[in-house]
Amino acid sequence: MRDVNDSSGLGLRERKRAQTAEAIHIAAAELVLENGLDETTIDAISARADVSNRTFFNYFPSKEDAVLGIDEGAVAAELDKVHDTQEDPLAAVFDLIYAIFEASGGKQRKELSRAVIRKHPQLMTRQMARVADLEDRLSEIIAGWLRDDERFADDTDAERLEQARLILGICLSTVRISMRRWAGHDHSGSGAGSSDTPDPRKIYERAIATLRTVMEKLS
Amino acid sequence: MRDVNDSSGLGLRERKRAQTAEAIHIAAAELVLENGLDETTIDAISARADVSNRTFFNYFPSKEDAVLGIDEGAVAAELDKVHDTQEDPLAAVFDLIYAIFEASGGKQRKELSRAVIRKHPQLMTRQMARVADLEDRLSEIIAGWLRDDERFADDTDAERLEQARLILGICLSTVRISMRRWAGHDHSGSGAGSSDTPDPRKIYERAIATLRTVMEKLS
DNA sequence: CGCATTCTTGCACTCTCTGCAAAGTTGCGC
DNA sequence: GCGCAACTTTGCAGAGAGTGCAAGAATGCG
Repeated sequence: MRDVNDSSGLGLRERKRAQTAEAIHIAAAELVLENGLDETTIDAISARADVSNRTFFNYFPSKEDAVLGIDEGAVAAELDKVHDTQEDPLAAVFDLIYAIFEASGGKQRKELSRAVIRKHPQLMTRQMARVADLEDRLSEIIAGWLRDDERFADDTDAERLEQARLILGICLSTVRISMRRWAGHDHSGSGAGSSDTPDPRKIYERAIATLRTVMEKLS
Repeated sequence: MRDVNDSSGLGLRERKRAQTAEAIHIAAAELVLENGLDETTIDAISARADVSNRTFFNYFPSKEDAVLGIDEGAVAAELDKVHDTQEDPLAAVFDLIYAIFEASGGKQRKELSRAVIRKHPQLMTRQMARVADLEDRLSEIIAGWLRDDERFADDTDAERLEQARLILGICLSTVRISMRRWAGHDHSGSGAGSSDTPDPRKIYERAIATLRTVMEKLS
């Protein structure tokens, strides 16, 4: 998909393509904020982004993807630079999910997406389901990590794979719920107003802390 | 989905309605098994079930629901008979999910659904997403249980709700992965073929055991 | 039997999404 | 600059999902 011949930086083509994608995403998010998810048609998004209906589908496979600004290529690229050795599997899985999510994102995007997700939490579930499509690939990566972990050393490959799936699922749930909190967190408060958008890393740290708390209480 | 053969006290109308739902479900599942999920159209399902396209939508809101034979009414009914006091939150949540799943299910249904899920694991994710739609209601129920649990006694209501959401998510992931195993388990063995379908309860017991194992290893 | 309720169905319609082919752009070597 | 190759945009045609409506059929109950 990516062109390999970069003589100096990015060509006009790639820049234009990125611009169009951004325009469609912004249009989609704004319209959904104004009118709601179901009330926003792809025709309307295309019109605001000044492209044809057909071109919309050249950039995003669905309305939801456009609203969230998901860049399939960036996600795939992220998967290819996964590191081999990892200390704590749980932390590593969170890092992985974090990387995938951050893969598609500018700055403006995030504020918009946050507002959109606050208005339509179902999108978050959808987002997770998307990651779940990568379940097989991700699980194998995680299972590979587990092989190097003494606590899973006695298991068979099949057992490790199943446990990897479970760990992935658990981490995804944790992230989703934390994101929900993030989206729902009202930052129009009175306090010092500097950077009131939470640092994404903080969200993940908090997520992993919550998970550990719950796991301890339940064991 | 109500048992078609259970005519106790039900009028002809209700029996016929159950029969039609069953017929549509069977037709959908069989066609998907034969031709695949995307290749099966609602028109084809309707034709095999001998109803009109329009009638299909009187029974199921989507193709996926028909394939899985989901009975929205039965699920809702199940939610209403949730017990108050519960011993172990984790076990209780599994019981709850179990009840919801079993709510829609005849006997024949299960063998079919199993084969279908084996062929199209995405349906399982979809199934879980459906339960996730009940997240708010379920989470509140679970949060109520947590209030009676000493380990969560010091938390605020908001904290308990968030942890309830997380617990629900974790249990759902666990169930999904166990179901995957269940669907994938090859039962074409040599022995007598009657009841080699694993007992659903066993699946849940195994699921909860797997979860505990992983949680212990990760703490 | 007759009336109210419910179920089925056809019809028309919107919306998502895909394939195809024609026309326009861009990049690059010459 | 020229022209070719690659890429992009767009319109068009069409399948498929899903909904609202209203006419007509089946059912149940008094």
